[in-house]
Amino acid sequence: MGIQNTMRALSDPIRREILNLLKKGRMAAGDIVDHFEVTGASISRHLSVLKEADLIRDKREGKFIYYELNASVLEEILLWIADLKGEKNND
Amino acid sequence: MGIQNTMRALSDPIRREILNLLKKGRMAAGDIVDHFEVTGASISRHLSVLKEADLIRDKREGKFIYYELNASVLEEILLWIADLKGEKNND
DNA sequence: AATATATTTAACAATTAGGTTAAATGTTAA
DNA sequence: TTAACATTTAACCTAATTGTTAAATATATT
Repeated sequence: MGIQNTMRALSDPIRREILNLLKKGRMAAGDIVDHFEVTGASISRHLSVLKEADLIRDKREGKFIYYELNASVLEEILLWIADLKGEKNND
Repeated sequence: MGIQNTMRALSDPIRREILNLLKKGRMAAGDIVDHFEVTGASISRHLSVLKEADLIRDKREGKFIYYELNASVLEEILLWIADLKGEKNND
């Protein structure tokens, strides 16, 4: 969904921490909430920002909604940074 | 300065575009301003955010203040992303 | 069907961010 | 020293972000 969405999603420390949690595998929303000191509603909106950026995917299973990391989106950022660092004075 | 400052600095499209301009070499503030449609004051604040994040450095030369890219800070982000993508299910 | 559980959505308040214009600062040149 | 130029800082406004509580939705259980 574009680098803007991705960067914006990554600009919040709670959202970055959520991604870190999901590194180890998928988690239900409630378990994610337990790792933070803000309300479930607040985390829920952070999750929706991450989802909009396609950094996570969700899947309902019964009462629970599981979230999992989709790190592939970060490729675009890696490219952007590589380009920036890459060729200096090359025009 | 921390990953938070860096991510926050990168989350704005104008600031990312400024970094792109500086990729080719250093530029005076006024020349940077000319590339955008917002006021000089606005760009000046963007520059200060980038400077706080240590993504750029400035040097006054007479009337002009030249800005140059400091891409080394991006290393931290590369590491963060690598870590996120890296080892899945490794605990 | 009623209740309990998991999660999201809505409505609102507080804070932060980004833009503008006007004033201030630093430097050069007349 | 005054004027002109380059840039930043201050004051202000509006919009976006983040958090809260309360209500809504979806599912499971009794």
